[in-house]
Amino acid sequence: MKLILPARLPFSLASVIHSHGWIRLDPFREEESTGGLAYIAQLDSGQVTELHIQEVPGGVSVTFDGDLSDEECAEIERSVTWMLGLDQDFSAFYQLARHELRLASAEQRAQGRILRSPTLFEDVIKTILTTNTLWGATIRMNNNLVAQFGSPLLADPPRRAFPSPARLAETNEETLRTQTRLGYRAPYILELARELSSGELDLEALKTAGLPTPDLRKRLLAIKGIGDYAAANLLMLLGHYDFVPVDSWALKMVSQEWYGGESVGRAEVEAAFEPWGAYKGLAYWLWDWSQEG
DNA sequence: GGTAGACCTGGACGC
DNA sequence: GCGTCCAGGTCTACC
Repeated sequence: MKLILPARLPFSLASVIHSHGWIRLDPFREEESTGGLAYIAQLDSGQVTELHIQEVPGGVSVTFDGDLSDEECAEIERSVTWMLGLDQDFSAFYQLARHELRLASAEQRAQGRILRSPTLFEDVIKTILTTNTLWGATIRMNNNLVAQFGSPLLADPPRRAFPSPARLAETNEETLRTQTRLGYRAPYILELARELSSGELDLEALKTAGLPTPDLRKRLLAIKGIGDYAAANLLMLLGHYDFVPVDSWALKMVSQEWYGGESVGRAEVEAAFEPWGAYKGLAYWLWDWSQEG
């Protein structure tokens, strides 16, 4: 089956795919032969299907196997629209970026959209897996989670969807620590899965709650394992760019760019992007560090 | 509000 | 092959 979904222009699927490292985490996959993106989705009905997404004039096409119901197709449409931010509008940011050499090509490249998972649950877990570790370990932990707890794709069972909260809630901390190799993150992820599974917490509601950034940030910081960096990262995924996700790389780049290599802290990074106001996180994200200032 | 130390893994390095 | 050190954010206890 095939769906055609429109995107607000300018749009570039390649820009979304390469917006950050999510494309390298299961169940995402880059389809290099087509320049497209594949994602193994588990629908609300339980059906597992692989979505193949390619850019077409004015938007994207989404193809998938199986004879799915209208309801399932509508769910795929909602998910892909969210994942790629098809309806996001960056015109105000582009207007500001035109006056900054380091961001001048953002509009031409249609940058701004950041690849998201269909659920905030998946993005929160992936974000926790990026903290206090190296990228290689993030990939390993995430892929272990998918391989051990994800529902299999019928046509290719070794490949799996991202595990649901309910499936993760059934496991235990010891398994997550020793077999999935999550280390000290195991209790955080288990607690989150159990809170979602029991209905105690409705994470997905945060996508559409329309909360102001400080309130949204407070809700994210209440999740164990989410600190300043992770909250800023998730706020960006939710379309709020008021905070810079300050990690060791940000400290290094700001130190080199504005402080002659002298050691800097979080305050200096925030200060460097302060002029960008509500877009400071996005300005940091898209900043072209390779350009001469 | 700020700070120190613990948390855990895997890669790099020296022996 | 083994032991040690280090990088990477967040949490908790303490001041």
